[in-house]
Amino acid sequence: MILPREFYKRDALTVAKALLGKIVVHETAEGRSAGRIVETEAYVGPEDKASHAYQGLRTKRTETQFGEKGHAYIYLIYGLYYCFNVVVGEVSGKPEAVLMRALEPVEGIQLMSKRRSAAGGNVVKLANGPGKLCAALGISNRQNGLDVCVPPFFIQDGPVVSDEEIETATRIGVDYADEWKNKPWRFYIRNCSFVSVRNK
DNA sequence: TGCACGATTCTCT
DNA sequence: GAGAATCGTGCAA
Repeated sequence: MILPREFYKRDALTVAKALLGKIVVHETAEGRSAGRIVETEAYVGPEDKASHAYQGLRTKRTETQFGEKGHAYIYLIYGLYYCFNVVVGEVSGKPEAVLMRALEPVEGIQLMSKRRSAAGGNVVKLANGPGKLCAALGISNRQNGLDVCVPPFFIQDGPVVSDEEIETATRIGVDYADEWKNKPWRFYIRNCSFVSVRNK
């Protein structure tokens, strides 16, 4: 079952944890591919300096973060890779988002391998990083702003993940964010070999 | 109009 | 473990 829009209308930290174990599905002309979310990060703008929407910065790029909850916020990073976020939050118009950092491939693995030739056929390396995850699912800026509550690009319910299985850590790649970089706003499933390796 | 840089990944040593 | 690849964005000029 596809997660309802209400699911995203909660604060970013809550949704980031709740998304663990859910399934991201992308249906394309090439076929269907899907993965279980095993790692996320919360971005609580506009007070979060690590967020692109820090201080309410509203531009062409961040526009979708201010839009309706449950839509995809996808952007290009380092001119090479895409990162996939979902717009969330209790307050309408407040730019909160959850970044998907890693997936466990569950469907269309062959197709994912084809898109991620660098993984060398290693399933673990197919989507254990934000840029990899997008490449594996065939996500690019064309999917930016899409509603993830309806096909062909959506998130559906998955096996329940108990609190004991959820590990908390600091976010990655945001050293420039002063005090915000130390916030324990990264969540992942304990003992899961599919989470991105880097730590601290 | 121009310029520096990033919510990263891959390859080679 | 270091360095390159690569381009849209944000801000200065």
